[in-house]
Amino acid sequence: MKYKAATIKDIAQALGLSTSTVSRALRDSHEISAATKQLVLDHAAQLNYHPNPIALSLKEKKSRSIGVIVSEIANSFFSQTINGIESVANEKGYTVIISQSHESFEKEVRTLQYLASRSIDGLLISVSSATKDLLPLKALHQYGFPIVFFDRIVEEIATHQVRVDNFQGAYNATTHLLQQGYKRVGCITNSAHLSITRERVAGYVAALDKAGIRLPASLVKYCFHGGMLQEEVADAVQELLQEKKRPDAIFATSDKLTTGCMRALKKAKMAIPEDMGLTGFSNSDLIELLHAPITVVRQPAFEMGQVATELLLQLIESKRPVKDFETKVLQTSLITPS
Amino acid sequence: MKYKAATIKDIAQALGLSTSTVSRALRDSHEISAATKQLVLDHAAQLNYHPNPIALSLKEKKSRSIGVIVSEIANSFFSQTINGIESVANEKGYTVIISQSHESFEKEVRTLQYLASRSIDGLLISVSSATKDLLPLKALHQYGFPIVFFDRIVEEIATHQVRVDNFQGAYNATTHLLQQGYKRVGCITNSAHLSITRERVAGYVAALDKAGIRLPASLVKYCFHGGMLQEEVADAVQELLQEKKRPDAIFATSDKLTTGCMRALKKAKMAIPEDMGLTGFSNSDLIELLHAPITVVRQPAFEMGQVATELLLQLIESKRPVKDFETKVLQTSLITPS
DNA sequence: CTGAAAGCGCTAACAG
DNA sequence: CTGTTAGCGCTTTCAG
Repeated sequence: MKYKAATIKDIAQALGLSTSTVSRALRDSHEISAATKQLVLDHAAQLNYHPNPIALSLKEKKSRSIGVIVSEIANSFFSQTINGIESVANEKGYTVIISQSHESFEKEVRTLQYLASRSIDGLLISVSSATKDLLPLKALHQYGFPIVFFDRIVEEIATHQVRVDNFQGAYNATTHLLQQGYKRVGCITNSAHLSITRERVAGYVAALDKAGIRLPASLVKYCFHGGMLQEEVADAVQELLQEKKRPDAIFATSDKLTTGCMRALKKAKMAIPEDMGLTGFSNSDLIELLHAPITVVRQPAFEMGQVATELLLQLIESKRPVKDFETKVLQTSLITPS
Repeated sequence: MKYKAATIKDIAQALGLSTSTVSRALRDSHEISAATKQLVLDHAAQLNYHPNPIALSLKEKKSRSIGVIVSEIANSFFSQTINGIESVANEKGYTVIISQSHESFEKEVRTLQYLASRSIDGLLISVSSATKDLLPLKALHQYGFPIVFFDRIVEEIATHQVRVDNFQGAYNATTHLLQQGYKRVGCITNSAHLSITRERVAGYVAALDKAGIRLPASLVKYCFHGGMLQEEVADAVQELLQEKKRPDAIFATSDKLTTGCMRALKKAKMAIPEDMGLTGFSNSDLIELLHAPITVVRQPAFEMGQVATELLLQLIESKRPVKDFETKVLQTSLITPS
């Protein structure tokens, strides 16, 4: 399949001008006569001329595109974040290239490598739950490549970060369960080395502490694949149910985990909230339609995407190396069923 | 922010070779001595050399990237389709650039224009519910630009298409409601000029016919924004409820509409399935967790993405203009709550 | 006001 | 086996 798009050369030849004159006329340079400009513009329109962005990129050494790596776009939180990213990026004339790690470290590295090969100007990333080796990311960063972390942060790499107040969100959710009268709140959470896991578990523990409740560490179950595999969540729930002193409620720290718990509890014929309390992080818009309308911690996902993108573009367009990095912390909200 | 990536020139200079020799060595050409190859390869690795894809694109006149336009990635059906697209595209070395029309014609045209400006090699599109003017798409197509339609087809444009058997899916869903004992099945559907709307409504009508049921056309309500605005769906449901002879069940023709109906019915305090039956198209994985576990028509979204991408790449990589276009029709399945 | 020439990074004839 | 040259589409000095 072949089709030939019009180039500056085509216009130049048709009009008996030089390519430089045409180029200047198109960019409305002051050193071109009004007559010539009009001539060029008319002919360009007629040929449906559009500058070749690839040629531009090669010349300018930037592609005006940014990469985004998330674990899964089929996740309300991330798809909402991407909407925020897109809104800012497009407005500033940038294309967004989305990639999914599917919580796989290998896939993440592969994507990273592809993107790193100079076809994008910067990267927004929420690392996968399987990310253990930071070398690939660090290499990119030391290289001077603009990176902004959002949601799942890598603290070891000094750059802008955007996240929510995970500690507070978890604290509120746990406290909410305690206020409902639950005494033994278990926790089902993500891979242990994720920043969000550490922060949310800390918030959960703090809320218990504050209420004067001491629980064994075994009530916190870690899901290495972040709930990508329902089996993993089901196992975690089963383990909780088999504790000597079984918990009476569960706090789940992510979207997939929250719905995963619900699924597992349903299968185990445990009614929510009677047999087991449940609350968790979730940005799904279907929450209010679930069979057990649970309370959830909602993140300002769209805004998060916007803020992260603004920071990234700022990094990309900065003339001199940026030294002062910002950490933006947004607030979560606790949504109770109406 | 600046960082300089290694180029072939850098390697050439460091090794006292010409750029062409280096280029050939890197591509493992047979006309280069083993010694030189090794030298070049080693140095390239040391410099962390990666070919500049932009320069390659300029040369080869193709970017090895494809564009995808859907209404919303925050829609289970589309995010699953995109996973399918990605799996095939990445395997073949293509990058996927995703854009959302948000069911807006203007946004769709803007995106189309951007993509059309030669930075992608082909396009996969499910048109927005607001698409009325086909000119922009037609122009692209006549230009010889590879396009494959999936889900929401534009029949006027002759190219490959991938869709499900919408008629049969709708027929099955409606029949299911009738078998449950419902007599007056209303229908809430998308914008009237979408292919999926026509086909699904036809299936719905056929099922009623087959059962010997005649219902007024007013029982079919069209949502121009495809359920992007909950208000629109709520209005449609209200209108159905205010019909002289109110329907006893609703068939909704898309993901957003199905959950939208559920939301509206809940607000109207109508219980499903007692006060009102409900079934519809949906690929959400949360269906089984909803307060009323409804029966849904599920599409093989992942497979659809795969098939569409294979067809597109075939179109892109074909040497001669393709004349014979295929229409792949996949089957839906009716999922009943367990 | 306009043109010629160089160069962004890479490949591919065409010469040695 | 290796180097020279030209060119992909565009911008930008540098000369008229």
